[in-house]
Amino acid sequence: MLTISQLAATAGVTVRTVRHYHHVGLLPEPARDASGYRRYSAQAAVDLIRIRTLADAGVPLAHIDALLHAQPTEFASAITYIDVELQRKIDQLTDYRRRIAELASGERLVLPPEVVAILDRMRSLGVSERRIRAERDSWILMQALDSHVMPQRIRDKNASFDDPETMRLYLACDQSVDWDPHDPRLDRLIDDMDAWEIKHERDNSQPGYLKLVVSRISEASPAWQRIIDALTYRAERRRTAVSDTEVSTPATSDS
Amino acid sequence: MLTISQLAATAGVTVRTVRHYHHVGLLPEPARDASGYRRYSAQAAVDLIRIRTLADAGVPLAHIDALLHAQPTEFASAITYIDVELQRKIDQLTDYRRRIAELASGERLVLPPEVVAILDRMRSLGVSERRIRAERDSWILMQALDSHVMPQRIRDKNASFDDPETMRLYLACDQSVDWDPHDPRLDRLIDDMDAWEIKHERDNSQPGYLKLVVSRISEASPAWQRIIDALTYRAERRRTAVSDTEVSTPATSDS
DNA sequence: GGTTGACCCTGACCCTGCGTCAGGGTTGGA
DNA sequence: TCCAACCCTGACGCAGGGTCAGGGTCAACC
Repeated sequence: MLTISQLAATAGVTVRTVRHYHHVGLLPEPARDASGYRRYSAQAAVDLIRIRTLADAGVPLAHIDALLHAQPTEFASAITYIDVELQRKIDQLTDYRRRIAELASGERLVLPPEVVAILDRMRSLGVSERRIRAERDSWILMQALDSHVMPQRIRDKNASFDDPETMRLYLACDQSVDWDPHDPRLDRLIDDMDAWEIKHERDNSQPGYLKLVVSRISEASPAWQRIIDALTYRAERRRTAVSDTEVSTPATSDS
Repeated sequence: MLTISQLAATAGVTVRTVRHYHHVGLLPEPARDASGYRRYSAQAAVDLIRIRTLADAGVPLAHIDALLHAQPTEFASAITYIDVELQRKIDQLTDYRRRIAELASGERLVLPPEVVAILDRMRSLGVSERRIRAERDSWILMQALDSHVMPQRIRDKNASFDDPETMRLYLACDQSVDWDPHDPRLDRLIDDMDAWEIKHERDNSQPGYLKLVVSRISEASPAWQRIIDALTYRAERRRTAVSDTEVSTPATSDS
């Protein structure tokens, strides 16, 4: 006959675990000897090891008792289920290993690979990290709020990166963020961007595309604020001129 | 800006989980809007996903904060450690799958393969299940109490199964368990066993080997009780006779 | 402007599967 | 006789949330 610690050692568990199984009624309390110690038979070792085998496989203790007393058919199907679950866990852990390896680079976990590719492309084109982070954040918000527009946006973005003039302006904007608002280079940039807007007004559903590109963090940059103001003013002037000749609708002027 | 449920959905966790991470200080509390709702930035989504990536990999929440703010070198070595642990878990689960498959047959999990082979051999020789269970239990107790004698016992057991006469007596004993104590077949069996004992007295360290074989559950079987009594009596008589001629030591007689 | 259903808030208790501590009694070998 | 190594009961603690109670908000529709 075995003491509780001998039984526990045989099954590879702690004494506390054995007592816990008694407490929850999973393993029957054995007879006690004269001093009140529990004394176990060899059958108890068999039972305990069967219990541990199921518990190790992830079966909740509350289900094990019923399982061990089930009919062979039910038992077999339960075992099959447990095995499938184990395999699923193995696959999950394998996936977690992959994700852990990607932890070093921030966005790779959060965004789909196409967007990560766009961000990588921006990096290789020399776009500043600040701008890239802003871009990343806007993709994350887009994904959380209306993820269905993402495929179209991804196509648009790639298309604009394929156009050299768009790309040149994009990079110039990126670099201009810290310029003085009176920097003469800014005047040339505004002229070029306005020309771009005129050229693309037809095929772009919403006008002011380039304006949108820089608007998100414009409040932090006086130079960008000037770009937006200037482009808005010119676009308004153009629209007013067109309206005057067509339907005569006055437009609100914003300095 | 995201609400708590939008953030949670983005990271694939529950709202409760996000609040729990605030509670334990793992994710900083964001600013609230006018009605007291939490409002999250895209950066919060990045942070939360990085937290979940580590938590899914089994890192305790209490360690994650330090990990995310660690130096690149420490971070890298921690990641390596986590990855090793994950692989260890995968291997364990794979082993549990194997064990689960063996659950159907009781002793295979508990005893070393050599002993399982012995029990299988007994089964194929036609030994009763009752006797096999008794044998199994004695092996389990032996393993728990002095496992170092097992290799020798395994060799002994296999050797005795290789001897046809021993095997015949063993099987006869097994079958006699339910016989009437006055069954005439029992007399012949006792004669044969006594002859076996005499023949093996030299090379067997302790005498009464066959007696031991049946003694363990003898109290439950009148037939076996008779076998033991008879063999004991005859052995005593032999020992007394030898003693008388050699050193003249009287032996205690136990009827 | 009233209702409805989906969200949001805090605070509290509940769950599993044991670990661990307290405060004692027992056993077995030196 | 003493000591370490066991054994007993009972109780609280822990991670990582789930769930319920009891309320406030928001947005859309009628």
